[in-house]
Amino acid sequence: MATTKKQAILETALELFVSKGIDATSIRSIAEGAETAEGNIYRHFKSKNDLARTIFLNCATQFRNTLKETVKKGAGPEQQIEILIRTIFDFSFEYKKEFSFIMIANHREEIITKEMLSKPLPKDVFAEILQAGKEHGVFELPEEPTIAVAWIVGMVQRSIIFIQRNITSLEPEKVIDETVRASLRMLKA
Amino acid sequence: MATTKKQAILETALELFVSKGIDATSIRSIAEGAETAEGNIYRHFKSKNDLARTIFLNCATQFRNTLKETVKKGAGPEQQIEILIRTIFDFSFEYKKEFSFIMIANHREEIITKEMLSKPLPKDVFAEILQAGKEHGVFELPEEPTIAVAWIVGMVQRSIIFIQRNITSLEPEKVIDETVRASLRMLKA
DNA sequence: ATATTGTGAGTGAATATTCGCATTCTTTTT
DNA sequence: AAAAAGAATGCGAATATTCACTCACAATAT
Repeated sequence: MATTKKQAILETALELFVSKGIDATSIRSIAEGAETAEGNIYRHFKSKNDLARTIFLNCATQFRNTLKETVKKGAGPEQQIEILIRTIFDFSFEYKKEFSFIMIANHREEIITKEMLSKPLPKDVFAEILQAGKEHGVFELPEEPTIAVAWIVGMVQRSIIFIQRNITSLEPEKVIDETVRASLRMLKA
Repeated sequence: MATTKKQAILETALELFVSKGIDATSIRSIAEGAETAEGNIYRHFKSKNDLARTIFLNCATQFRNTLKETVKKGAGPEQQIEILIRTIFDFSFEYKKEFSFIMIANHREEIITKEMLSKPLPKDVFAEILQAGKEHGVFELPEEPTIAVAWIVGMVQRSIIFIQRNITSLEPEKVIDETVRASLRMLKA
């Protein structure tokens, strides 16, 4: 249960944004869910978009911190990539709503403003490891290895969608293992 | 230029849906763009969602046909996967709006109804080739190889986003070549 | 003569945001 | 400690706008 009304607003909005979609979620319905008045939402947030941006930043930061925490445990780039991939899957299962919201918001300019892109984001964690792996000669990558972030993130994200929509009949655990193996085959020199 | 009003409505709607977003696009603005009256849109389409579904089906069919056409030219599974990947990139450059709309609509249940999923979709083209490659022993894949479709499609889709948003500094041609190579490293036995 | 295509004012419902006021919490002054 | 002042938080009715969609009618094609 939320400790403050502001927290209740954030939680309800996240819940509704993910389940109904952002546009289809009215301020009124958020107020109802959070058991507060419409006006109170505007006490805490400039606008509906501002509310969405706040939620995105919360979710992205939480996700990035989770990645940064777990990656410390890895010995070399190879092991670290494995950990990162497993952590994305874990996060998407454990924090379903947060992960979904990041995915949804990513395609919306009103939410992902240009200044938002200058802040530290989850993908940066990947970029560092890949760069290090390339320099150590462990990974075989283009001169500019940013594109490998796209490969890994894309693979994992799509795999999660396939699990969520039951498009694959494989067990989630099996999907994770195979995705890790495939990723390393792809990266290794 | 559109030959009929119906065509003009479809073209304008696609244009606006992609540039402004589906929800932010009003029937009125579509009518204005197509130089027709609001009522006339409802003469041709049951509702706004029906219009969006029609557009999606047009785009997805066009995309699938393009894939099916080009894949014929490939000799074996390996070459065919290369062709498929290159064709996705090409299509996303040549038919920007159509490709974007497929990506946008994919996350919307009102548009992608359950019966829509039973129709032949672009991803099925991939599934066939991957299955064949596995049976010929060319590809090393899990028992149930559908997940490899997620890998390839995810990689390519994310790479396209990285190009569109200038996240990578590599030339598009270079990105395509590297993505093809990485994909084959990932799949090959 | 009939069917198709086109029109735009009109309808009712829903929307984000505002505003004046009420309640509760926090700090300062007696 | 009590009281007073001030700030933050909470409230919901009211506003003006926008929306998808309808309908009675007009133009055009068959």
